[in-house]
Amino acid sequence: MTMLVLENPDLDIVSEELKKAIAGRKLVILIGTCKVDYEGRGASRLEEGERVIIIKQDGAVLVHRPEGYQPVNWQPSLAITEVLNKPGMGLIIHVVRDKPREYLTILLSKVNLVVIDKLTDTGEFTMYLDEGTLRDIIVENPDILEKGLRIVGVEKRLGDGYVDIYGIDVNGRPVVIELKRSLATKEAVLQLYKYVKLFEKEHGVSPRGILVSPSFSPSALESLNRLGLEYKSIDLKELWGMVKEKRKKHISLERFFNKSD
Amino acid sequence: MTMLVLENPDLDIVSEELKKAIAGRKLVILIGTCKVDYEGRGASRLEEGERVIIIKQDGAVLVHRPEGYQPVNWQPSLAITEVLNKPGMGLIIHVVRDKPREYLTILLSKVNLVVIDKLTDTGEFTMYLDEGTLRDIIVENPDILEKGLRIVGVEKRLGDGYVDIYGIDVNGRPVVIELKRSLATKEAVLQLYKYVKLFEKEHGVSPRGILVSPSFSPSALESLNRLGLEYKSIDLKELWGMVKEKRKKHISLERFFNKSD
DNA sequence: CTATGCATGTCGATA
DNA sequence: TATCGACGTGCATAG
Repeated sequence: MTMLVLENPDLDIVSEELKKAIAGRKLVILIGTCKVDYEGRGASRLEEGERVIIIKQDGAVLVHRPEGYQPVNWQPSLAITEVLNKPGMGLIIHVVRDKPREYLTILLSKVNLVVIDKLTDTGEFTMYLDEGTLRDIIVENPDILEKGLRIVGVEKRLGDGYVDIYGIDVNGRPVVIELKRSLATKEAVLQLYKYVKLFEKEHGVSPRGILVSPSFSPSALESLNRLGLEYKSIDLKELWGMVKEKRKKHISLERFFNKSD
Repeated sequence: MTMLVLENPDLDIVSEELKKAIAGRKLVILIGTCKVDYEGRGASRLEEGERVIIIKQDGAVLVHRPEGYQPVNWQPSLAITEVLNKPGMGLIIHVVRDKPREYLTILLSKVNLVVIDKLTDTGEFTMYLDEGTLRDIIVENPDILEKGLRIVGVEKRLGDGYVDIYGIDVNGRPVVIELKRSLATKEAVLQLYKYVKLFEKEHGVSPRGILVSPSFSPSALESLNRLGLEYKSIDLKELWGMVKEKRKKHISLERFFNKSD
């Protein structure tokens, strides 16, 4: 066990340990009183208060206030951190990032706690109900959308984008489908419309356009109507049940469709 | 000093302290080995590994892996947390959120460290270079964009959106201005184009359209050219200097313009 | 309360 | 490397 825990340490000791920790790519958690300045794409100033500062093993830096989901200041993984001890002033943690050039400066006047540790985390992370899974389910069960629909392809390039799904309906007419995992807005309708028009231009046939989502904003419904497009509401919970079924059977047609056409 | 720090504590002690901490709206930091399940708008599974778990004073919960800027799982401030100790299985932290209904379940098999503390953070946070500030500066100094430009209004409703700024140029021709604080892409151009067309339809006069941003993607420049729109590059650093000037003088014309027209 | 657009958005995939 | 679109986006504000 290599974990180091220091309560109310002197700033010069913190300084020394921080330098070692950063060099050794360890995880650092600090609780202390600080001011924070940021300048880059934006610019901000945070006046003195007690916060939690985390320096991650890949160099990401987070400054968290005692409330709220989001960090008040941060720098992502590519950042380079430097520690300076200014006697009398406090401890400065300077984080620099290239592209875009950004600076984060944390001035610690008091440190209540330092934790330095090396964490091992190889556990796999899986998102189940992302757009990909949703697409799989529909591809495997096109009847969810409408009876007799035959899926022809997924993620097909059209113009400068990709159509989520396209197929042919029971009357032989092409169908272009746009998927939204969450609320479909006007933007999604325009996306679909773009593909419908592009399809028309490329193939000389006007396809049906269907927007598929669990919910639709009023402006989306209005746009759909005005542009002569269709929509289909789906229930994610219900589909999630299907995922579990499919996962048991270890069936996935996604790759098959991606490769066969 | 009320900070509690426990290294390698028994899970039943952690359980007890967590319950007290949550009831007392304290900040909790845990380092330990856990699995995490999430179900709500999406659904995810995170297999076992060492992570940092933070429960904030307002109930926000973050699960951080040792790398990366973002939490791997989380629940925002409105969440309600419950702690269960299942002897033999581990410690379960169950976080529930309403609207949307979401569940986060953390199963801790080992805890290396618990920190419980009450933080005081009243320091003010100020963002300087957000879009609002940028707009203020341009409204107060329209010559930045071009000589003789007169600002007529900001955030004016047009169709179903808002034009950032509009004004009248030295020749009396209306000007519609779209602001981007960072890289302007094709999307920004389309936004501007939409407003130009809407203005034309509403007022029967074709306005100039200017996209203002510190930088432009090639596709944005191409679109601007194709659609007959203009652009103006600005230097955020330089404007930031102006903000500092203005802040000293406590001048803000934004409200004046918003209210006077 | 819902809809809309911004964000230091971040992140990943693709050309 | 730049561009594009998704995200459990979060978040503030206008209606």
